Amino acid sequence: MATISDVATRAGVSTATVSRALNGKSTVDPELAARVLAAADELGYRPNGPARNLRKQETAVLALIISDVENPFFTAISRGVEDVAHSAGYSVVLCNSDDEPDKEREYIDVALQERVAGVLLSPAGAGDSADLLRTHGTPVVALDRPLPNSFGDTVLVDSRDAARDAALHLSAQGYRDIACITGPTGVLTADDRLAGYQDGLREAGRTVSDDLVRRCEFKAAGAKEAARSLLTQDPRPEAVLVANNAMAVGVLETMAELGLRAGRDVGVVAFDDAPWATLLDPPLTVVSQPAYDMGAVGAQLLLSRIGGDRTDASTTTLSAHLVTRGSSSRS
Amino acid sequence: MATISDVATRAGVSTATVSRALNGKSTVDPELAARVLAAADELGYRPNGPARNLRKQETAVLALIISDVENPFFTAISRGVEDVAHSAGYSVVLCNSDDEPDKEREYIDVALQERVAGVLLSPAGAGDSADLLRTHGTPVVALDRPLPNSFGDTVLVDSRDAARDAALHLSAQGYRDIACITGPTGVLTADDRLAGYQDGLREAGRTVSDDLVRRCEFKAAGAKEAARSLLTQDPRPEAVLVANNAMAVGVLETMAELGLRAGRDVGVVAFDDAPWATLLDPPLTVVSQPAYDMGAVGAQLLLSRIGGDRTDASTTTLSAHLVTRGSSSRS
DNA sequence: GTGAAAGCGCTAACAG
DNA sequence: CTGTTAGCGCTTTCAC
Repeated sequence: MATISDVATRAGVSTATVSRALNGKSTVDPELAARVLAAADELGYRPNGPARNLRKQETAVLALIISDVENPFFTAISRGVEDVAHSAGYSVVLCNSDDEPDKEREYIDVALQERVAGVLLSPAGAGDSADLLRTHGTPVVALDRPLPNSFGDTVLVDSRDAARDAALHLSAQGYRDIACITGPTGVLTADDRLAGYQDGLREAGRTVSDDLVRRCEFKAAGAKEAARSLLTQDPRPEAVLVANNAMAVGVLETMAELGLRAGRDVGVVAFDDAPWATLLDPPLTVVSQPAYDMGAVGAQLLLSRIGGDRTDASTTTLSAHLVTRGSSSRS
Repeated sequence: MATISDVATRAGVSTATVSRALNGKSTVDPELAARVLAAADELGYRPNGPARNLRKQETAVLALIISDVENPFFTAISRGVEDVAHSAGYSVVLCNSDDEPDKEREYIDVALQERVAGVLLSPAGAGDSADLLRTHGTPVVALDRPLPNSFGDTVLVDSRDAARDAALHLSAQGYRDIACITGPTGVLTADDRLAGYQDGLREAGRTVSDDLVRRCEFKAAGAKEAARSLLTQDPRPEAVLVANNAMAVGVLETMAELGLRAGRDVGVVAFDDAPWATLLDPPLTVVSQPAYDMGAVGAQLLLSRIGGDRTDASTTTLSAHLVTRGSSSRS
């Protein structure tokens, strides 16, 4: 593959001139520049990225560490990140931590080694893997969940308020004994949604009971079980707030198996909107989260840090909103 | 950040020894090796990726260029790729081409520049962007759609057979005037699915008519329109084969608007299974594609090419299978 | 088994 | 405005 000196030779100039011409730095005689461009073109020359990165001591690469690309919520985040990164000339390496601290740590290691310009991280748990980044001075933005000992910027969604709204809504629709299926203890979004749910119940003057709460992984399988244990109780809860999209699938499966209809038999509200939510009968009431925006804002913040902005660590909280549909109404 | 010579100094050895010790190449005196390891650890040393890549003239990075991570089909592919790549010590940079040849080309340029070890590409169209890769000798694997002038390995799904099966199935269920909504002309999977649909109709002894075919982008919006134009005809088609998941959402939306029930009023089969397909009433009959496997197999092939296997370009065809559910049955 | 030294391809002083 | 030169951090001959 052609190198810069091949181009230099062919254009009859020095490598420095080629570099300048190609990078548009300082000024180069138009005629020489043209010769350089021509030579580069003829040779199919492409600057060697690693060499340039080594020399400049920086790369135009961001790492995005999320739990799972197959989760539509993270998928939307990653699209937001990619769009912003790409238009700023950055590439994105995608890492699936599966919410395993070890995997997360491993990826952070790789990111450090490759000297990525910055990292967008949706932290798996209470691990300290992000400390590595701090000690190495790599800019970080936390997405969806804050970093344990917070440094760097954070972009969150106001889950708690949204969950509260959802609980109030269910209550206002006349459902009593409202249950909640949320994620594992220690995962902030899971805890927040639970807290919001409790806020809402209290505000509505309803009793708050742990018997109506289930926790499991943020996946369909666990939620399916949880829903079964919840909905086969006597008396059966009248409604349920589900903490994410994948879980909602599990809950709705259980309901179908038990012959329970959303809305009429059990009021349902789930976090995360999806294209198919309106196709259900009745359509699913959801808490819509601004996932794409979260990615885009996060990438923006990261890029400005990389650009050298030395402001204090910020926390941006985006708000989610309730989208009312048939599954949360008896009629 | 600590460099290799910092480690060397601290361990009282040469940089060569550090390199050897850390990479387990040739043999190093155990005692020295231990000193090196200790020194590296104390310094929090991490080899500089770009420097190593430059020196070795190779990187442990793969590029994955797909049309859109937000499409669950590609999402599954990307997960397959990532899992395989990661366990082989490779990272993956993710690129969304949005099926725009220009964007695809741009990403290929970046890949070349960064000297990625190989590229997994789901080609946007008839563009020649992949020629760049060939001339530069970068290994490529085509995913889901073949490269225009085929070189490198290809992993496909047998869409045509699957579409044929789907059409036969609809016919066997007693639907006449079976329609098809597929993707843009020139996109092989779109054309294949149409051809398979036609195969099936012929085989079932039904007439094949262009009036029952609609083409649009592989997205919900276009399919929604297309379905409307199809289902407001008189006489109305009795069934429809939909060429992907996103489109199915559009079609089902239109059906809901028109008060048409899947199965009873219009038989529906769509490509791509989804967790929510069973939640619909009636559940959606689908052609399930092995997307994850496609990614995994593709990554495997690419890695073995990178490893130096010089076999001829291969084509692997995975098969899709029909999953029969309520939307393709009148009862 | 270990060290010295060259050099991967590029950019950025520094002279001219 | 252009060329010479040094050197980014690493691996890899080549001697010893």
